[in-house]
Amino acid sequence: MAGRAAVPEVIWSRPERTGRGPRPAYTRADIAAAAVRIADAEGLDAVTMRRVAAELGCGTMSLYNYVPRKEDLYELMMDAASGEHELWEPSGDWRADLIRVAHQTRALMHRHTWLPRLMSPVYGFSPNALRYLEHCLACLDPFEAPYGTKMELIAMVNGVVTTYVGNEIATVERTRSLPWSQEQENAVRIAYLGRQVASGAYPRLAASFAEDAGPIDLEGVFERALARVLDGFA
Amino acid sequence: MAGRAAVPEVIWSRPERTGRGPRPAYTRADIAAAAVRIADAEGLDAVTMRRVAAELGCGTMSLYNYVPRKEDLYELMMDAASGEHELWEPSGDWRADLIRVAHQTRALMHRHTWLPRLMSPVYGFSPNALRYLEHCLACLDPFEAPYGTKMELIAMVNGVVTTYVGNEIATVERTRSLPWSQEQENAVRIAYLGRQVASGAYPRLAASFAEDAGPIDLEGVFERALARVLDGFA
DNA sequence: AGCGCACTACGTACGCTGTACGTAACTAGG
DNA sequence: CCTAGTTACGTACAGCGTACGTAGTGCGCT
Repeated sequence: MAGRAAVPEVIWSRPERTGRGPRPAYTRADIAAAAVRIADAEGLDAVTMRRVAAELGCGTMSLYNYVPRKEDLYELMMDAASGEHELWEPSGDWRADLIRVAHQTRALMHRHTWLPRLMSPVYGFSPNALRYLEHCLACLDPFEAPYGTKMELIAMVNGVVTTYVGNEIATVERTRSLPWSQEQENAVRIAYLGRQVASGAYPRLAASFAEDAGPIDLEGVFERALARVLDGFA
Repeated sequence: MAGRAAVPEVIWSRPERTGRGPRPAYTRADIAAAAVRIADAEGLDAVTMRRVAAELGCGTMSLYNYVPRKEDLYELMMDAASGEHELWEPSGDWRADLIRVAHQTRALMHRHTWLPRLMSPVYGFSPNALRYLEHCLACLDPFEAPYGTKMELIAMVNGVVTTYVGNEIATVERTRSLPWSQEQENAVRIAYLGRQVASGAYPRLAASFAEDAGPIDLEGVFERALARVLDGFA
């Protein structure tokens, strides 16, 4: 009887090492790093139990000693990513600090493009996630409001950043493993969209397309969205 | 040579029926309805090609005549859901209209809890999605701004609604197919979180927990988030 | 009218996934 | 020292998306 748990477990609540038995060959950090390396290089879908085990150099099922379910592997990845947040001494200007946080998160997501897809409140309890949250709260010390409001503000900023960067990435990333290029896909979609719009059924949409346009400034869109969210709280 | 496409295709750009050959047994609407029925009743993960085919009463591979890839099945589902949006004559008060849109979207997502998970700009080109977008633009006719700004506003509102309702649902939905209950899972997580917070490493987080709390008013959180976003644009 | 071809239908099969289970080796605590 | 709890990992299974081949069907063209 190997005693596999029939009760929910947060991976962080079980000790990494109990003392009994042979010394484990890898640490959680090793495993997280391997998974992150794969996801960065080959996309999130390449992160399989077999692939991660191979990357570590052990048998597939050995991984299950460290990580009871695949979801927990994701949790390790998210924690490792959270750990990359640089934390600083708050400046006293909470608005500026929060903008800095958002930009850092955006950069982090561009470095690890699988992050938006995994982002979920479920992973908000890992050690590094808590540290990050505490840091956000520290930045908000000068913001006079109950903690409930501060939490709502942080959630809103994180949500908007995730949504926007997720969209930035999705349109680029989607065709990674497909047999055609990004440009081909876009061309087909735009051609179709043009046909629909030209049908006259969507006059305002047509007007919107006619309006200049020019290349979309992703950075600008992000910046404006962020500013509006912060304005909404002031 | 069955001529399977080696070039990207939006499913909407190929005709539902060409005229040649036997009359297809099902319409796209039939297929979408079957998939939606399954997803509503058993969750999105139960929507497999085999399961949908069985629901329709045909062989698995027959489905591929209608839907070249599983992703296109999702696209049909999203379009069917978009079609449930009720469209009305804009009132002239764009803020009120947008709030009404947001509430309707929220209700839609609570009716089809798989919606937030599938929400992606990729599915923004379906007929019903375009109709919905046109309606949002119509609501914004009284809002004096270039179309680019209107689009950013709509994207922001949709993004916030998706994020918030997604979170509302995720915490409830996650344990659907797990061997333990929602309450058990929450208890374990909260116990763990309490232990972490009590360690003293996260003073502000601890203060936040201490601060009254009371049961969280999800409706209120949603309402406030929405109001703040709209304020940010005014 | 009738030929031919594009289309529908669908069974079989392949490679991949997460992971349950059993076994052998190992080591710290009583 | 013994033994119970670990680690390590090979094998196996159910389920996934879907490539491919074949048989049957009926529209469009000659």
